[in-house]
Amino acid sequence: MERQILHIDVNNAFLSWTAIEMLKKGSKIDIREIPAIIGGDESKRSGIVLAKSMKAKECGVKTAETIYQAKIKCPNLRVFPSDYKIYKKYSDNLYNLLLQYTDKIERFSIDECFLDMTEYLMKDTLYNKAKEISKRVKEELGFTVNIGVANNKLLAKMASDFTKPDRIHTLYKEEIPKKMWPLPVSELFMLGRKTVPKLYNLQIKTIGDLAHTNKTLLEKKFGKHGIMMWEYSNGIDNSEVNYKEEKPKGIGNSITLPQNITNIKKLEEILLALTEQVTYRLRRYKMKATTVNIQLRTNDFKDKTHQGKLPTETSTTKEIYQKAKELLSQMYKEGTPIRLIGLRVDGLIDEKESQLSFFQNQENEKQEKLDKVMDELKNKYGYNSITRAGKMNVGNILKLKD
DNA sequence: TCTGGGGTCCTAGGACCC
DNA sequence: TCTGGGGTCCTAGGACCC
Repeated sequence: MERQILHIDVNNAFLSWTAIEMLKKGSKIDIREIPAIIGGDESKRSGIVLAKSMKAKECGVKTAETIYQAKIKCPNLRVFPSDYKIYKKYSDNLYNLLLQYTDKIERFSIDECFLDMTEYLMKDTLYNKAKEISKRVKEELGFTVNIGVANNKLLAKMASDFTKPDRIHTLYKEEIPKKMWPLPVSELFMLGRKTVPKLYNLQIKTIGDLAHTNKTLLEKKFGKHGIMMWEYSNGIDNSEVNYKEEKPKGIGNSITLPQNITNIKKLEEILLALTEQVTYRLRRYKMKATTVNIQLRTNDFKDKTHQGKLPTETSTTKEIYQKAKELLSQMYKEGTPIRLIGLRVDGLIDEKESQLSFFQNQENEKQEKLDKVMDELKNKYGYNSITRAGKMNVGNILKLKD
């Protein structure tokens, strides 16, 4: 039986949600109606565009470009900071509304969902359901969405991207040649800035060109990725709507430093703050890590990563920080200007599945208890109330100017 | 480029074992 | 041993997504 899939995509999510929040607080202007963006902080060297209003888009402002460039295109551009907490709240509101239609919802990102409506609907009523959802979101939550209607996830996602905002598009199999094939190949999901120029060199310019290219040739040139792009261009995608809550496979934090850092002692202080944050999240998931990974970005935007296995799986700040420091000292040459430092833990396993609990030594147990006490204080009084890194917690690093 | 931060997945090459 | 080939595990780097 053919599946019935919806893809819901919030229009200019960060900007719309910020606009609603501002209006609620008594703002006289709706930033959706003026040239505006949600952006990082240029003074902290993170000045990029995260979301833009339609008016800003009309000026040629693009997501992920620098605020500096956006302002050149659009001199009266207003810039507003992002607030993840607000976005999470609106994302949850949307999710809860959608739950009234099906519980087979995959939260693909903070502002995108896939819905598997197969058991509930026949094709001819799916479009009407999309209309109802769109109307209710607008009336009850105050923002607009694009909805893609199709028989698999890839086509639903492509459809929701067609024309914006506040639109519903279908993309059924018979509509592929007319609606999808004329589009530039760069519009296809999973084709990014590195692959598109290579396809152009092969005279593949539209999604239709790609669909009519020999699959074996693409496999030879691009491996697995080649097969995938051929299938996508032909509208083939058998992946399921993954509606079960998934545990993360890795957890990381990284930070672009307000100024370059050139000595290992300073880097270690920041590494401790990052470790506290990462392991706090790890413990909240009730998971342990087997691998630690350090990322350094130099002045010239070259990234280096270094990873290593932990002696045993763990979630303690101390053990992970120890490993992190060890990796850092192996990869860092004193004096090299560092722009960004990041820490990730990988190879995560459930606490429950950890084989360690029976054989744990006393030192381990002591560390786990210490972390637990700290976590409880953070839960109660806020994350920044207590950190071993002292003033060097990640929130404050951004404020530090020395 | 005045160029974020959070992820996932894939690939190539080296080490090691049989 | 001036040495083959396959499997598995690990690491570094890269591509892509929002």
